[in-house]
Amino acid sequence: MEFLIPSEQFTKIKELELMPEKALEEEKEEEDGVCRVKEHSGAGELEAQSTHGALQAKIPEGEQELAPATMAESEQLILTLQAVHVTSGDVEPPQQGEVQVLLQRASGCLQSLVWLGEGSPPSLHQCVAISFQEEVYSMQETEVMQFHVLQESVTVASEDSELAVSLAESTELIKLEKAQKEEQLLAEEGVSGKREEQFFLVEARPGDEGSDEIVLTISSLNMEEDKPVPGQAPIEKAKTTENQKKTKEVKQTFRCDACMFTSSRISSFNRHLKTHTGDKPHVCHLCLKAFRTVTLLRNHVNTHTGTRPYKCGDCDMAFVTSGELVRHRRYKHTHEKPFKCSMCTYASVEASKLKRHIRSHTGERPFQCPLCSYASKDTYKLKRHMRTHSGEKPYECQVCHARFTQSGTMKIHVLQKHSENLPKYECPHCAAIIARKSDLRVHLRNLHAYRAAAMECRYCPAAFHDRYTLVQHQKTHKNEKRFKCEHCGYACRQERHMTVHIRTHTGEKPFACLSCSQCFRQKQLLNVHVRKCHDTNFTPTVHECPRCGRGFSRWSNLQRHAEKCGSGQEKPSTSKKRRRTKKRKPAVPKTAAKEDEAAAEEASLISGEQCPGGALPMDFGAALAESEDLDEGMTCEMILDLMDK
DNA sequence: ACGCAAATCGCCCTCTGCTGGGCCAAC
DNA sequence: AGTTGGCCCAGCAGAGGGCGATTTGCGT
Repeated sequence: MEFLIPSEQFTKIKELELMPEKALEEEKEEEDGVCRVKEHSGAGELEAQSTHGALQAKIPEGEQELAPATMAESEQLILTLQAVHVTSGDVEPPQQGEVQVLLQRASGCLQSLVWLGEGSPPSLHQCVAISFQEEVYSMQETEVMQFHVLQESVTVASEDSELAVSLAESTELIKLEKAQKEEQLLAEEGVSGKREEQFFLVEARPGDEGSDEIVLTISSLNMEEDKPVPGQAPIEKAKTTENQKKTKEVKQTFRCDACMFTSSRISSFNRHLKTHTGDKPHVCHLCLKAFRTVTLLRNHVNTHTGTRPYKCGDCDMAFVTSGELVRHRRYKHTHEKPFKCSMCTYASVEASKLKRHIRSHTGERPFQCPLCSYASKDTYKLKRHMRTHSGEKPYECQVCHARFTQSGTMKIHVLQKHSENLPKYECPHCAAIIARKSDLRVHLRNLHAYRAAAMECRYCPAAFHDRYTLVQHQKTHKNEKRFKCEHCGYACRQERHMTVHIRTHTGEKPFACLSCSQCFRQKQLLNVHVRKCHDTNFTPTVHECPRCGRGFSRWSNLQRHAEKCGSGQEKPSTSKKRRRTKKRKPAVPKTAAKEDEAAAEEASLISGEQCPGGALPMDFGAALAESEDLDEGMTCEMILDLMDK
């Protein structure tokens, strides 16, 4: 199918691997080096490697992307592009340095490919024509592909142009740069095809109206076999452009009907067929397990006998096959990692590991949980995940028999619960000791992480960008007498204390006695007054000097007397002579405690601690004068003592 | 067809990090 | 007594290492 759109220049895109949604038969044909797209069976994914070894992309089923591609504006210019996955719903205008391609399909066939690229280089045309093999893509109705222009002005090697000779005279084919590291390329592509590379071929030819037309063809190019292999019959011929020469070569391919396997050798093909028939004539005499080949049986028997002919020279390990030894040595000794990720610094010993790693870039999750929406990137994670549905807990602690879904969880459990040498993690900022590294991380995040919005101290205007410093700062306010009287040197911790204190300056006396209309600044003073003057049951406590027998109404007076008398009287915890006119409430945990606290706080208001000089303010009030026990010279302790009565 | 080596598949493992519930002490 | 926040803990997923077993390409 071709859509020819006039263009001044031609464009070519290298297509490294395509994975159609449906299994396609491999139909390789050669026509002047142009082959049909090779289709690979597998997990329905496409992973590709740019020719410059710098890019790769994948094409999941149903949302194909063009692989990192190379586009040439002319013979002397190749633009190296990176495919960017977009869905039809989130197409955005291309940015500078991006080229956007719209692919449309109708009736399963690719209908058009259009550059939408506003950000494309000025010399690029807005539209190109394309010729795809219809069965190559299983596309969405409309797909947009975006490419980052990563490289341009790459001069095409002169010898590459020879490849275009066999095309139509007006057709120009530019061979893309060969893969820099074929092994890596193959690993990332997941293909094993030797030198066969697949391209978007671009052909330019005179259009009907004098301007050039360009045609893109997804094709495979066999770089080794410039000449056809004699004696092989063609299976199918390439259909690239009608202007191409129809030089068809003969090449026989044996195709498996049961799977996608093909082989050019009958022997390989026959051997492959045995994988489907289940024909396993070679039986292990030790375990009766059957194998297809003698080699497989021999390797198997070696596992019984312990015969491992390939011994590692650097350790005690030995292996059945040489390949295993090579791999082992790479893992353990040489650390050679030939499979390198082109997107990051990751490198691996095995191609399959690189393939798995690439999924962390692409986000591909081929393994779908049948019971929930979870999908994993490899089979083991899915299997592990399935335990969350089955409830299986295969790992048991040998000490307490607790069971766990993962071995690592059990290991941590044993370490934390049954080990004496617990690892501890110390916070570098506050010396906190935390058992788990992950919890230390949480600690650091919660307490020591910098926060852009400064947090204000609740007591002062100070602000801090981390919670730890804030909390430490706020603790400094804990015993601080933050409330300072502006009329004298008095200071206190609570605002309500200051309120009462201020009355000593204003003369305000809001507490009036209902019996005699006498007013007081503090409720406690009113209570003392009421008990003393209006309560008929009131009996004052008498503190008696044990030496001379003299009685005192206040404990402090007795103390003062005792210093002179020399008795050294200690304050009794509960004076037997003390008589309470009112029993205290039992110590109810909350309310009583709070009332006591309130009383204590009010009392503390006039305690020596808060009253400068340890004495009450001079104008303590006439109420004191009215009382036999109260006077303006009373110390705080005296009043406390009085209140206790 | 055989045999070797490379490629590939598959499984299991460890390490790591995040999350949420329970517990507890401070507020 | 209720709230808040830190710590402990198990659950769970991401990423990667390692190796056994099988399949495939290809020389003989």
